[in-house]
Amino acid sequence: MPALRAPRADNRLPRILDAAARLFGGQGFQGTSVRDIVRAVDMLPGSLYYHFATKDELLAAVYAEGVRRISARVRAAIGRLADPWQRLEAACVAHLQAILKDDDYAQVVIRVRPGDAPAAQPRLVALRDEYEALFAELVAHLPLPRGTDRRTLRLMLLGSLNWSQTWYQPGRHSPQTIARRFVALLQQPLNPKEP
Amino acid sequence: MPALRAPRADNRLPRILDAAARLFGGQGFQGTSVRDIVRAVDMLPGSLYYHFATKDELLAAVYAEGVRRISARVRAAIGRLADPWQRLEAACVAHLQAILKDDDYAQVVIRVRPGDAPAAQPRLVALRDEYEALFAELVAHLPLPRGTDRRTLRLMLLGSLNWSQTWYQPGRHSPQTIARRFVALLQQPLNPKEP
DNA sequence: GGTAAAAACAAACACTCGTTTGGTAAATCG
DNA sequence: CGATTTACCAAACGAGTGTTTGTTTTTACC
Repeated sequence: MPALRAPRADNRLPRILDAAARLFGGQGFQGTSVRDIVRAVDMLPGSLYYHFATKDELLAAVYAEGVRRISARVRAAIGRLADPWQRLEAACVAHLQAILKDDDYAQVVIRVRPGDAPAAQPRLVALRDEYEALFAELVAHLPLPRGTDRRTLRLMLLGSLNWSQTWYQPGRHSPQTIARRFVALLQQPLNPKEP
Repeated sequence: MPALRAPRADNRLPRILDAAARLFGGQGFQGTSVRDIVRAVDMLPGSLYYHFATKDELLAAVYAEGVRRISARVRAAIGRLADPWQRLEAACVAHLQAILKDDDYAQVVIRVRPGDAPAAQPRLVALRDEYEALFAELVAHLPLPRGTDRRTLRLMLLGSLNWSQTWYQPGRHSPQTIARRFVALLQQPLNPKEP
């Protein structure tokens, strides 16, 4: 059993992760080369493999950190709110803020398809499922008409939120506004037959 | 001005497009190499460049055909339906069936990000906008409460539909069922304060 | 302060990528 | 039939890919 020692202070691992998160989030996993990442932190390509065995493992690390961060944000946003709809709305706002502008790591979780890194795919899927369970619980506590399909409700809400990554433009409506409008559309009765 | 002649009967261009659509839709644009495509039609890599100047141009052709096909499907599904909500639902069902199972070309339109092919990006964006205008019109004709944000409604609906590509599994609920449930959730009043 | 571990460098490896070039068989059409 | 154009083959190009190996510098710890 080899002796263990604390990591060094000049460790560039955090910077590697930050650069990878920013690049993966911006250009995708397959659109980002190992050299793109190490160039951003002024390292040589081979040096990355002291920290990670493969590029897929690097993605797994970024992805896991992304889930950790976005989960923390959402939990903090929910805080001690009591009303189920208020809790859901707060969660959606936090989710959208994270994946649209505030957190590069969180962006990766939404942008990168697990299938892009076959070696890490099962882990990435498990991480995403773990995160979405948070929303499943929020939806589970909503007071809804009998027979409402809560699973479909969750998929619809998260789907519309996540897809906003493809059309969102920083100049226009804020993530907060967008999230609130989505939730409002769900609450409002749109059917003219029973207004 | 050079003489023009009809294409030859043994032209393999259609097969190239089919293979590209299937592969781009399944593994993404950056995840598919030119060699992957030509292998599927038993050609040599260089031969593809008789038909297309670049890989990006090939994507543009597939993408355009995808928009053409999915538009045709949706228009056919709407048919002569009169009721605005019925029209919207029929459009959503057709849209989802196309992008989830029935049409490889349509899958590409949803799966591939225009930014993946910088040289073709403006065209791809224009094509997608053109298609989404179809839904904008459907939403415009819905009888809704005053002040309802129709743009947000369209983005929410299309977003949840498109995102289903990431979690859809052929064995479970059909695209038709999923689409109908999404539309139903929008119509139903979920807010307990005014049931 | 000596030493072992940590964290990088330097240089390559084998391979794949999109693409180009020159030549050739075959189908079309007058 | 003959000329022209279509549609491809054959072979390579240069650049970029993820990764490995051996060596060196720097830090943490006793």
